[in-house]
Amino acid sequence: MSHAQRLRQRIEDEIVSGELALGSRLDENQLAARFGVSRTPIREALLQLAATGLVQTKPRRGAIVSAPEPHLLLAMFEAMAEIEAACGRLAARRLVPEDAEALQAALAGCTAAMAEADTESYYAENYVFHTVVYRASRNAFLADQALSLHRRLAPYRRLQLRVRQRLPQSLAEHEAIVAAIVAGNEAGAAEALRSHVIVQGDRFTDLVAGLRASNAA
Amino acid sequence: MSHAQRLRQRIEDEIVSGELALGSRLDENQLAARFGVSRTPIREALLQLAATGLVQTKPRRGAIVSAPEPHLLLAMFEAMAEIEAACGRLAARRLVPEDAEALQAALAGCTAAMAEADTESYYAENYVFHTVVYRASRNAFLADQALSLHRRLAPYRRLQLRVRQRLPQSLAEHEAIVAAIVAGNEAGAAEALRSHVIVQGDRFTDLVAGLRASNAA
DNA sequence: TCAACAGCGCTTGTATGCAAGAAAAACCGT
DNA sequence: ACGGTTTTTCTTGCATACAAGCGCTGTTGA
Repeated sequence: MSHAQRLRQRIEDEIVSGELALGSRLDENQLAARFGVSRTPIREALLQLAATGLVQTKPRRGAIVSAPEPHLLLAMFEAMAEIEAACGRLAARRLVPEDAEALQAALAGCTAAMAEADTESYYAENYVFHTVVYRASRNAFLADQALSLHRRLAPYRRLQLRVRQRLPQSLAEHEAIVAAIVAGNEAGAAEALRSHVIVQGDRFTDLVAGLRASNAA
Repeated sequence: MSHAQRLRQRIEDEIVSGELALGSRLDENQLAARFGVSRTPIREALLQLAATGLVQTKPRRGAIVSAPEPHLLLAMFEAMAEIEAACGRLAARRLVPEDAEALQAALAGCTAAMAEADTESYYAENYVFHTVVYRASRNAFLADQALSLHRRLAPYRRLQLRVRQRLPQSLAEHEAIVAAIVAGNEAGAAEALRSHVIVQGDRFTDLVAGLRASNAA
């Protein structure tokens, strides 16, 4: 793989994991020096990230890590909810034993992390769980889109899980999702995933509050 | 706007409109000579198109216009159907008079093009119609995703409309979609759009047949 | 005659150099 | 002293130069 591709992954990981703060500036010279390459592959990496929406570029003013306005963020979560609902619907219709086992295993992972009250670990298991649902849709393109959007929203999801009592609720919702998919209940699976992902009411308030706190830091 | 951005749009348009055939090679030197710029902005444009999936790049082997396998193409249409269904659901829930008027106007445009049996014109009006539905979802992000995917599938949609008797059927489906949205029937609007967009049964056969014909040419 | 290998050429990938534009700092006038 | 303007500097955006793979072709051997 080329330098540019490696750098793209590396920078993407740093954004998703939160090492690079939202809104922070991505200086080409600085990144080039840090990774020991010239500006060219850095530029190529940043342009690709810009095309996927993870960073924003203003002409002649460089790139910053995307920090969408709350209303757009809400729209992104709504879109995520719809896409995950679609994955759930398809998964419920097409479930094969292999995917059923994967779902149960992912659910068990979440349960274990929850039992230890380990937020970081739950965060990781939650990621696995959703990935399994995407794959169970047996639609490679939709699964890809879902995963890409999931990663893009990862920094905010991390904020959300900090809210007290969100973990047990999240786990209960996961159980309902698996139950619906395994039962072949298309509408139920879609609705369970939609309401699991969507951000509204108290959760929206929590999210915005978390954003402000993280911006202030 | 920068050269690279202009070139990206230009090349994207040529792909979407079919001027650049599916699978054709995109030689950097050739494009640079054609547009009178150096390879640098061409590369940047191609990389951005690669990130959105419109072109594929193999390391050390340049870029070609994406020509997905039939099974992936089918998955893309399925994903498109789900996303459009989501737009329709949200539109039915949120419809404002302004969007209602836009929908009726777009429908009238389709009817007019249909009356003149002008495939090219219907193709254009069809694009407008779907765009209006996306916007009526009042979710800027989802609308963006939908539009981007729509453009990516444009070359294949063009093939589809060539099938005899597809135009009147398409128009009838548009009417049902508008009726459901205006009536505030969320489930109905979603289902109408899903079945309008999805490719299955005879339509899948037609699509694959069209692909083969266009590849042979 | 066919297959395999080596050399060559062409293309991509990266580095560097240069110009234009925007932010920041300094200077001048009031 | 403060506001506006100018200049300076720093960054991006493009061009050019260079290096490194991969494919192709020509040749050679069986």
